[in-house]
Amino acid sequence: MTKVINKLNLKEACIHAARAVIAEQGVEGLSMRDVARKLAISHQAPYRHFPSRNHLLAEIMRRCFEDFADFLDTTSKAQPADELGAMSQAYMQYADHKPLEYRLMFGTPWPEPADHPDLVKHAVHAFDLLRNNLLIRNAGQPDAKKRSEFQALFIWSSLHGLASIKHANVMQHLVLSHGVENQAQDFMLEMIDAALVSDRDAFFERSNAA
Amino acid sequence: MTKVINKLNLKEACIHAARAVIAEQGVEGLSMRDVARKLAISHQAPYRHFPSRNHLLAEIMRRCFEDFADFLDTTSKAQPADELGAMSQAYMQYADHKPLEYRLMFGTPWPEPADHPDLVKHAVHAFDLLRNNLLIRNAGQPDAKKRSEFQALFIWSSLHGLASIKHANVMQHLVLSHGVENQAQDFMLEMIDAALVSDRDAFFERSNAA
DNA sequence: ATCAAAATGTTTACGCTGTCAACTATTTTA
DNA sequence: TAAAATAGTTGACAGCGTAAACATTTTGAT
Repeated sequence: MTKVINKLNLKEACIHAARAVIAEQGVEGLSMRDVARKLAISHQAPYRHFPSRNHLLAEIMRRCFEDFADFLDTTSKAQPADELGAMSQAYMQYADHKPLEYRLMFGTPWPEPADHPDLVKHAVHAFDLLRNNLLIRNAGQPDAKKRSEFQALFIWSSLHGLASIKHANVMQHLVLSHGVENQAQDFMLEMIDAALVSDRDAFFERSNAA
Repeated sequence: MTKVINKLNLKEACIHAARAVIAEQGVEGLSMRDVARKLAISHQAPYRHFPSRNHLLAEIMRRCFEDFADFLDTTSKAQPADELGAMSQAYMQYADHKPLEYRLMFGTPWPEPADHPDLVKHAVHAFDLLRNNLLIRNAGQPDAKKRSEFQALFIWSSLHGLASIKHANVMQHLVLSHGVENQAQDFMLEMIDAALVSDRDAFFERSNAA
């Protein structure tokens, strides 16, 4: 089965094999030679399709962002009553269910962006889903664009912060009260909501003055 | 000068040299052999003081957490009127001014916690500063302990999320409106405040019922 | 159909890494 | 002072990314 993929399209096979290695050993454990071994080809063959390990990694990351954005988009659109809340939940759900992919996108040192413009493009697109959602929500308000960007950064920061703390498995060392670890996410989402509905007009006026 | 440190205490010298390498090449670029070269000793000498590269790294991380907690503590206590706000600002300030240390603590895959209990202890202590601060603030409220933990996780997540987004240098690709990147942190701190003063009693009641 | 060019894959080689093992020199202790 | 612990050196090994040279296969133009 792997052989079929192999012969037909070694590039795809490399990506497939690389993701398998990442699943087994983590990103740090991924080596080009692992990929080659897994496909029973010479250790240099992958270099015909990826100029470097970083390029292979960047392509995988790019696809992750594609999947991720798709998931955010379809999940939120399926809940028209509260698209924004649904998107936040989808964000955390993705981080939970696809920890390797999430870690790859947001927890791995990025390769030089200039060398991987497509990666950047797809990552920005994921952010734009959030930004655009807020833009609609803020329609009619003064400085709708700015508001949306501030809010998007706030939401993204909060969600990413919690996801990354979860992934670090550090909560278990904090000796938290019963239920706190499990309910932290729900609390977070409520806090984000509460912050969003609060009146920040004064801030935006000050911001424009600056 | 390095030589003096060297002869007197090679262990300290290794840590010193390792931090220099990290400053030059990043954590990923740190090698035991770099450390040895920098001190003009054999490539195995550092192993007399650190069982492995991870142990050296863990010791550096531990000290970073120590510094970090100290900074949070003294900075916040210097502003008795708003200890919590001061601590949040101190958090972001530390992330800004000591990006390498921050990255080391929060952006690097941690070594196996079981092998480095002291690292965990110091990291938890930093979190406890935040938790205790909130505990005082919540004194008198029902479920003060739980409230404080939920809130501490929320604040930590938000701050860490923003800090980590800043460190990823990704904002420059988002084509944000003028001023947004620079003011994102102030906005964030306002949002955290707004969320904290919001009434979440219903949540805590539900939490206890669960 | 032929033949040059491009693509794909292999082999070999280099310098780098972490770390194990054996050896030596120094310092501490009994 | 002899023995033991400590500190440092040298050499080796397997693994890594990847450059270079080579062989083969596929493709495109005549």
